[in-house]
Amino acid sequence: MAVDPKKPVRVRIAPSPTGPFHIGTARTALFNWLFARQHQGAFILRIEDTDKERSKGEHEKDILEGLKWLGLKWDEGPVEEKSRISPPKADPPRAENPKSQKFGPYRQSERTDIYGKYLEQLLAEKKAYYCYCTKEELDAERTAAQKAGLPPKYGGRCRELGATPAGKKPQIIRFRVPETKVEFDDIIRGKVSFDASLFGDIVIARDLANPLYNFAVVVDDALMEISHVIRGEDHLSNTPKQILFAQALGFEIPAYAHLPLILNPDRSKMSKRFSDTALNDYRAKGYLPEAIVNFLALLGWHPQDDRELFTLDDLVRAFDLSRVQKAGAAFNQEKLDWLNREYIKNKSDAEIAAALKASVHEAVSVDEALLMHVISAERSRITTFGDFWNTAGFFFELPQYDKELLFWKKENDRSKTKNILVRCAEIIKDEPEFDRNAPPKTLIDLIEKEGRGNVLWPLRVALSGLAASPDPFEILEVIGTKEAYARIEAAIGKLG
RNA sequence: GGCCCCAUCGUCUAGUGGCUAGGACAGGCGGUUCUCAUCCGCCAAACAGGAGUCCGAUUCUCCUUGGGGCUACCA
Repeated sequence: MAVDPKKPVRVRIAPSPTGPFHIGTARTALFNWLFARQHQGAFILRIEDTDKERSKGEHEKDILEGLKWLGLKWDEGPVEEKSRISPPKADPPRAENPKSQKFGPYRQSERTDIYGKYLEQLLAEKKAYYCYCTKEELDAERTAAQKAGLPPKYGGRCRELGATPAGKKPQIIRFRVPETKVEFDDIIRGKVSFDASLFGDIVIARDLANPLYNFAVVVDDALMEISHVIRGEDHLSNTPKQILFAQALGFEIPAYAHLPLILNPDRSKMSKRFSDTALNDYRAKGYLPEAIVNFLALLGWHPQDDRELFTLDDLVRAFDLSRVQKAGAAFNQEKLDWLNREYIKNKSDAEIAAALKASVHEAVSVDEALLMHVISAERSRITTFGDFWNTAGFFFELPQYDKELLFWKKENDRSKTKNILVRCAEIIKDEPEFDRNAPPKTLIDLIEKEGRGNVLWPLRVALSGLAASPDPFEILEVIGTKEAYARIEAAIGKLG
């Protein structure tokens, strides 16, 4: 029903490069991409950079990289020439996998001629007109209307002007809004209707070369033959305006689906005040793209059964746009963390090592073999790759700790603990290496004689410096008996 | 203020005109364990309120309340 079998499915993600790639935009991209894949359609990336002041090349780059990182490739676009990369700094040549992205994005800034043409058409047909009112005049009008409790719409002073009034300059181009109701069928929300007479004549461009968002979108969606506009709910009230423009231009109206917004814990629109909003922040912290994808998919959508874990391929099979929730969804960091742990579980140690190294900004030189051992010891404790270095750092360097930590129970006094550690040191000293599955008999005897906690606790603390860590045998095996001996000696030293 | 959208455990959500309203995360308790994590078992936790329709509403309708979005020469 949502899909006309005769019409190819073509969807787009249309981010504006005025800030870092937003996690909400990433979700919109995901849903679009899934919908395209399900219907053998095309997923298009269009950079909406009509706002020249606020659009930045670095943000565009961030968007492109974010999409690639998530595995959401777009299907068409201009073929990028090398010279197009705006900063002259040449990209480091790297072996690109042949399946990698070969298209650049469409950019609205490169399509101004096209918009100008349609602007002229509307002007010629008297469906749009030049407005000579200054910003100051309009501001005054708006505040007055608002004060009177009326919709803050443009009064239409320049609407019927034949020629340029003497001494005035055209300020903007307005669309002549007809007095009608605009109704459309939203795939997620059902029938939605607006009263266009409340809009006033909408500004569609500063001049022929500078169209505004609402207008450029309509032209692009029509020219790119977008079949389904899937976007955030914040665009719901733009939709009737865009439908009006499309009708005036004789364009076909696409199907619409407005996704619920991602919310802060206080249920306002997600913002930096409560959590990181940039996709890149999560990438930098060491979240896996598959965890992010899975998490985002579950924010506003859910299958009919109780499954929670989905790969991108699973999602292509299971996702259903019409099952998307209407209500906004609060961003839930704990669930993301859980998902990330789940995906880490499925990774091999080698994969974790690779991700770990990638998550570190500065070059960290660690012993490769040691790192692999540490990963196998710590992998069940890691939530993100970023926090690996905090929880597992003690393997590489013993942290400072208080000597009180060495006492298992309060009644275990200094001499008893010290005595046990001295015995441990003696046992370790002559062992060339330690196999946790075959510990020295002398150590087993000691544990049996003194009690597990009495030996294992101080030993573990001596080795890790922490109240919580992997067990001492495991640490012993990873760091080796030589380092272990030194650490136990240090603990004995602390006890005086 | 105006317009529009929304409403099931704390959170993400499943679900039905009649169910002990299900799952997951988080939380609590217990087991395993020297500690933490993992793992296993258990527990607690929701249909916003009021009318109406109906033999019967969490489910359908309306109202209220609450929340959100938009209200730019931003997107």
